[in-house]
Amino acid sequence: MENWDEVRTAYQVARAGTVSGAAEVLGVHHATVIRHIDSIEARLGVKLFQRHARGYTPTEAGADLLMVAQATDDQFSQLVGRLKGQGDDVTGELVVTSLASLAPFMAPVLMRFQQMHPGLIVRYLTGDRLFRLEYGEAHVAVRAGAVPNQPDNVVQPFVQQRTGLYAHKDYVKRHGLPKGPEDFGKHHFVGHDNPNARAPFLKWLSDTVPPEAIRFRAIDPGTMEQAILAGAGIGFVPECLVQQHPDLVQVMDPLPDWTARSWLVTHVDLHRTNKVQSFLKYLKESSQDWVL
Amino acid sequence: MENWDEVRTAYQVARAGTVSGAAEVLGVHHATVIRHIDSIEARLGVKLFQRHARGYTPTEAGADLLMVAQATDDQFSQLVGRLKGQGDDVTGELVVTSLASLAPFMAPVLMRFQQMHPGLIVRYLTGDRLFRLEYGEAHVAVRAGAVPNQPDNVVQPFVQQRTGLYAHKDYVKRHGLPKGPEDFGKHHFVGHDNPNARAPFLKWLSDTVPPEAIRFRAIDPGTMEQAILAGAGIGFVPECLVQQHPDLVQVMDPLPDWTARSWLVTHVDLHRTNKVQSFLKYLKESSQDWVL
DNA sequence: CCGGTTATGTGCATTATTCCACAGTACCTG
DNA sequence: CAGGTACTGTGGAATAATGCACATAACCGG
Repeated sequence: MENWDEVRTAYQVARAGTVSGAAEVLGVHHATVIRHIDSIEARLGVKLFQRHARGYTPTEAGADLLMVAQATDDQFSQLVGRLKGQGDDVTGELVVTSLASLAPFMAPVLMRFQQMHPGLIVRYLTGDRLFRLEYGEAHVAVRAGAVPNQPDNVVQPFVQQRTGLYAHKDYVKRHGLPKGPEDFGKHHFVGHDNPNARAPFLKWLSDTVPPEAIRFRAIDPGTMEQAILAGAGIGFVPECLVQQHPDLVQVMDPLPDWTARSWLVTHVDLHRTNKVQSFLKYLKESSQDWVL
Repeated sequence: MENWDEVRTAYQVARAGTVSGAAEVLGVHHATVIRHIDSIEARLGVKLFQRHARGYTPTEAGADLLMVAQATDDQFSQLVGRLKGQGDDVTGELVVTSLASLAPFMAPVLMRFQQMHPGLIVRYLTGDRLFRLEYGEAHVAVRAGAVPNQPDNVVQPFVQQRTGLYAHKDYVKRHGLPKGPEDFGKHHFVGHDNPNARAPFLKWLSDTVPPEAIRFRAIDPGTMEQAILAGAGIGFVPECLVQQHPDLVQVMDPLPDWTARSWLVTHVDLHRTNKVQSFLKYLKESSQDWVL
């Protein structure tokens, strides 16, 4: 059964009993209706209607089609109702992705947002892999670094995570603090294993500090933090974590460039939906209280 | 939801995941598919797919539509199966109409035909009203009189019911038999109340016999027969009934014109269906044995 | 019996739809 | 990194669908 429109036409004819009545309901010319009926009957090889001067009377085949098409019409109507309302209510899945380092902040927000919307299922994806909005893998993404400029992505600025250069007091006790860049070669640094890392402060590190001074290298930010706390050397620690570790000593005043900016990114197709808008609004409100 | 074809297109896109794949399945150009999707999304005001270079990924709305359209596609497929097979098997209703006088012959045939086809429901309509084939009121009609020449009706000759002019022997005892037409005025006749009755022998009666001689008039053929058997006068009795009533005496040799011809009539749309053809075949076979 | 109304059905002009060809982009593979 | 592949997207030509006008037939009411 190809050409569902002809089924719909036949359905209306069976309902109305006349070609003219069906044409009026369908908003087309009655000649069109006649041709649709002729076409579908020819294709099926079955007479759906008996034609007479007072209208079209459904045969048994036509009555059968009427039943099926009636059900179809109902289901389509319900579907339209759901689809139209779908943009308005916050339900189904909400898929959010971010860097793993933001999980301590994001998770409580997501939990409360889920509690505010009982019908909602929250999927919070973190990982090395970049979850792609254009493939429908996520509704909202938190991206760090330069301004994302993918086509079809709606970008707005999110939190800024200040980062400073710190060392554990045990390290300072042993090595002292560098007076200036000229002392960097005589110190131990904790850095990223990948010299091409994208974070601005890591670029600063590889540009400013001699490679041989970076004695401890790791991939995971959490690991680097542990190394610094263990006194392995001087390294970058987010300001928010510094407050939890009073044993950390600031090595030098932070450069503005070190501040990691992050961005809220949504796909243009989903950005205007109420579900995404509600979450973005709540997320931005909540992030006001974050201490970064 | 108008335009069911676009639903079908969207359904195939959701299934295939690509516009090109859907276009191939649908047998249309991929540009057509793109425009259908754009059209239905614009109409609904909801994005059904997220577009990317590798294809179209359904949104939640698109996934919802996929479910509904999947069900619709299944139902339509089943419908087509039923409709195509419908012309071939003998099932559903078989509506037959005839003069009430043929009921003693038709009823046994219909009963046996119903027994031969367990799925069949027989509706045998008799009555004064003319059941109209073109309105779908009956599949097969037995019509008497002149050849029906309605358009869209398929006509074939059926049984001929010979009729003779008889009187009860008690009447003959009292009044004797007319020697010829000149005696008709002195006799009592049983005729139809309507002088314009269509049956040829009734026309002969009103043309040949003076009106005042038709002393007993009725509308129902069965009533007329009862009157003749009661000795009310001379009248027409079908030959088949004469054999059951030995007390009837033939008044004059039957004229060829008196033979009532009957016709099997079907609507052209239904005539070629197996159900109607099977019944016509069985009816014509059975009628060979009828004694009329 | 006879207009008036309501239907279906058909040729022709118009409109909308579809197809075609080509451009552009992302992704994969050697 | 370059070539190949598979996909989307778009402007203009070809085609199919639609609308229109008119003919025709049946029925209804007076």
